Amino acid sequence: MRNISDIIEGYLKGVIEVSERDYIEIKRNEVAEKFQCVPSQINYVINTRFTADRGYLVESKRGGGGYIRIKRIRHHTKSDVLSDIIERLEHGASQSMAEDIVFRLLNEEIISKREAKLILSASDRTTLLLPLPTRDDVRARILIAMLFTLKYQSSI
Amino acid sequence: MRNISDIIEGYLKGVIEVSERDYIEIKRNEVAEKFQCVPSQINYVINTRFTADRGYLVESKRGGGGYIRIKRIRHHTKSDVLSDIIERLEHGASQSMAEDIVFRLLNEEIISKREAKLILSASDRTTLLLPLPTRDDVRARILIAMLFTLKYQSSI
DNA sequence: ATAATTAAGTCAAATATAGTCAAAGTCAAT
DNA sequence: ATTGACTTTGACTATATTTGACTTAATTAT
Repeated sequence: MRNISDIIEGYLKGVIEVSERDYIEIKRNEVAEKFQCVPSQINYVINTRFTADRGYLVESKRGGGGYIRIKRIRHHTKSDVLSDIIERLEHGASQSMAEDIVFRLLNEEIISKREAKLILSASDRTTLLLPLPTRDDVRARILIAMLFTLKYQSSI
Repeated sequence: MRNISDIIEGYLKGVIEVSERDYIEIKRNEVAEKFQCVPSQINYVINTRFTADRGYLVESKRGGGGYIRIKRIRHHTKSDVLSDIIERLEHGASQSMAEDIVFRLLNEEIISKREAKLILSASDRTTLLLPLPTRDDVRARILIAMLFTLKYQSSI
């Protein structure tokens, strides 16, 4: 039996998928009602699953006519996706950030499953085995170096 | 009368056997309950019987809706070459060692050119930016981790 | 303007899982 | 009887999810 957060995540992604535009607007209370949960659960889902690292941008408005808008960040080229990620890596990278990023790259078909596994294994905390905050800095440099390689790859 | 660990091992393998997919998801507490043992016994069974060396890959999630997922993996055909290299990496790796290894893997067609570049960029001294001898240890661990994932490729 | 109403946001406690580690127990081979 | 490998157990830790009380912001009504 799956948890409700995963179900709501799947639902929202499905709605984005079939949407004409690349964003959707939801009413927090309606979604909470639909899934029989408290409204703040929707915030939880958004904060843990629709992050910038995973390629989403969220905006909202309170009060009458309020909404939560979830936008899938679309770049024109793969190179742009990589630049975007590299930029956000400049200030260190936790393991979960690395995981989100790799999963996103896989999703956008910028890397293969094998490459995803290579990157994840290289940036795993049990691999680096360094004390914080050094570990997060080294991880960030490793990720940046690899993504740079992907970005400026001479075509074979 | 066999011990409980062997019985649980047999049970889990049976479940994998009859499963449609090549992986299963269990709830640690449920299995512990079924066999009347403490939950950590399940970890013991998994750590001793469902290791990568025996051809399994285990993932898990804590919290509500948590699970333990056990997957079957298959060995890469070039597994022996990789084992060989991994063994020789146990005592640290200089950058030139890393380069030699990557070229050998490329030559033996175990990795692609793109993968070669990824591995080299991750293990470069300007990426790691750590003082010796830490740097060579971290490089070795990174290489080992990456080669390990190549060796045990999930069949999914 | 001000108050009332309608939304969304925050945060921490409660709950639900799984992981770690070391002490204690078991058993077969000296 | 002793040793050593393997197993069992449970206290403690780590992490993810769920829930709800309280806060903040925007709009609407007076």
